[in-house]
Amino acid sequence: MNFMSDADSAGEPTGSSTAAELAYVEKFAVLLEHMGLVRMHGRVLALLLVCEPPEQSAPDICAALQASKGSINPALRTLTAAALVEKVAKPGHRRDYYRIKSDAWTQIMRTRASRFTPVIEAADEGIATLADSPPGRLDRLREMRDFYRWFDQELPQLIERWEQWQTQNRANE
Amino acid sequence: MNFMSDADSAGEPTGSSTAAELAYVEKFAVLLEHMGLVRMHGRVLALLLVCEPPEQSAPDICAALQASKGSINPALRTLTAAALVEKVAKPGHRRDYYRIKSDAWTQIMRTRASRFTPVIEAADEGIATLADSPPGRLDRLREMRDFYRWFDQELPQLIERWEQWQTQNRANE
DNA sequence: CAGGATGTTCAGTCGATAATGAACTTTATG
DNA sequence: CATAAAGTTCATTATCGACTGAACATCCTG
Repeated sequence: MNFMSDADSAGEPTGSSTAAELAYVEKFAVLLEHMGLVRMHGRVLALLLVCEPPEQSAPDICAALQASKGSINPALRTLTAAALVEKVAKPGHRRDYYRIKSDAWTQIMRTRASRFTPVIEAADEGIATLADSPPGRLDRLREMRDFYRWFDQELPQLIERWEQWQTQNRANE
Repeated sequence: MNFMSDADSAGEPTGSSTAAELAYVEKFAVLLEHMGLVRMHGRVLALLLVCEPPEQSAPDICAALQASKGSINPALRTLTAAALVEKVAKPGHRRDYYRIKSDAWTQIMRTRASRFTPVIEAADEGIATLADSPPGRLDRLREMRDFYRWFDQELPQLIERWEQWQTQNRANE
């Protein structure tokens, strides 16, 4: 609650803490944008990462980010569809609340990896088409395909290793 | 040589093979664009992936992609700086030739991983700033930071494993 | 040394994309 | 049942970045 500008006071936010936090959210959003998320998705995710409490309603987010419903709503829809954010119901109050999922970051990684699949397929196609070409030409395609194929296979195992290590450590806590 | 339109013949390319190959390059370029490369970089890299011979001059590439020098030149500069493409000298003919590097794909992976470093740093900063906050709030930041920190550490080892496996298999060939 | 081709740089144009804000639908609550 | 808040959708606007094409610099070749 303390995040939003319910107090429509000055142009400059009143609480110093709030101002600093918003600047931090903005900074983080830029980093997420550089990681491939679209701008508004980065902003929302950054906010949900540091907000208190963790659950925020769409109007809350609109107010905090000073953005319109028309931009927040599709962003929340996409983030939810991508399994980075989840809808949670709160007993008493408004309708929909959103919260960042704890496995959002591994999920982003998995999604990024899935982008390689079409590349592998396209390479296979090219290799088939150019079957009767100079060997060097095919080698370039094969080299690429083999790497991504291998990576596509290894990454899930890597993430799984993280999750196991993670749960073990949480148990020790 | 067979790729470029030295013969400024018809609007539709003459050789059916060439037309198909250019279409393939364009398709591949889209995939690379989806993987995060800017459009023209994707096009150039896709061309260099399948062209014959592997070395192409800047004018060759301009002709093949039907793009201007002003766009190809910076693209080649960036791709070279990113170590995805290398300049090679050819004894007799023109000045600069470009060739895709064999480790381009692992290099892309490494570069992408390096984008996580600022995120880790920003998370550290946030954790320090919010030191006296509800524990759940810090947990969200810590969870993310720990994952990326761990991933940043594991990825180079993963790639190294690939390179070893690669060279071993090449020896067996 | 001169001509021509290659490489480099940059301002202007164009297209794409995301955010807005209003119109509309749905759902709680008094 | 009525009212108001929340959610959804969409046409319009604004902003950003890439591509062009021309002007300039540099380097081979005859």
